[in-house]
Amino acid sequence: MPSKEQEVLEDYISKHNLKVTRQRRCVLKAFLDCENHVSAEELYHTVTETEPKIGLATVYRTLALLTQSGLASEMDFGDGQKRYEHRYRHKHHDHMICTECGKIIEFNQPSIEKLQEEIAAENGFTITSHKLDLFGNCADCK
Amino acid sequence: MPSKEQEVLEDYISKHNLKVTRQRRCVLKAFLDCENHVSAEELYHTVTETEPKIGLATVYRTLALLTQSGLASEMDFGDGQKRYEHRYRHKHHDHMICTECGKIIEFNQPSIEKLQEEIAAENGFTITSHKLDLFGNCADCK
DNA sequence: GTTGCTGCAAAGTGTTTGCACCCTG
DNA sequence: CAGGGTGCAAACACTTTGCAGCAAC
Repeated sequence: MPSKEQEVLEDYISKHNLKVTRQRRCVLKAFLDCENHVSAEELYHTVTETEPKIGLATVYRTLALLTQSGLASEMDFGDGQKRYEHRYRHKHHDHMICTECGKIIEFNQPSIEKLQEEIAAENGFTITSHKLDLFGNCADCK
Repeated sequence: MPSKEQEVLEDYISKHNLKVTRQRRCVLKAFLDCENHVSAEELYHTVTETEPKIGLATVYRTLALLTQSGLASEMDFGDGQKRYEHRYRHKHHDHMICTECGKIIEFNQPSIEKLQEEIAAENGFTITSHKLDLFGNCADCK
């Protein structure tokens, strides 16, 4: 039984005259199994376990495809590489990033989002997306 | 008469057994004259006007020095290059970035910061810095 | 005159692209 | 069997580093 995500991807693929390949299935599967906020390199290493001949370029290309089809979002935590987040059944949230151990805590605070809208409106600005990252130390790294 | 920033830099330099050079003075001056959120490349072009032989590497090295001495902060707006912001007499603020024309509106909303602290505390997290970017369209780009 | 600084070019990092061959539809 | 996909290597953009000569203290 295909996962909901697999359906979403294959829908997108057929709507755009693209093709379902073994590699794309593998990358999707690995992406879904991976913890959130994978980098391309990390995902590449996971994928090579089941698909040893795959190229890093294919992983990048497939991640772009996942992003376009709405399954992934690109994140940038300022560590020099893009990270990819599960998007499909993952509501929007913000991040606390522990600069000691790298742990990422996700949170959601509707009152903050409301204030953002207010201040944007005061400036005649229309928000299409936003990004709030808190850097510091988690409970284990004090 | 040296600017306050020049004093800060030269203090830092003498405290660390470093040296004041013509190039460092030039980069600092250009940085202070530049609009906020310069990239290294942009600053390099400005500096070459008064210091044609300077190397890009020196600009990078000096920007690192400005960052360490507290005069600049590194920013990343996800456009693939670091940008540097005046820090010394520039209070903390967040950004609205127009994805159409690139305009950056700075804002400050203390109630948002207060909510951030609350939610961090609930998670046992201590904030050392944060970053809030709103992406969308400014009043001119609707 | 010692030690740090500079300019240059080369190396690094993460990501993208060109191309000949391969595989899906 | 046509057209997109793949792996590989080369190209990229931005940044950092190694080194021989230079300049500040």
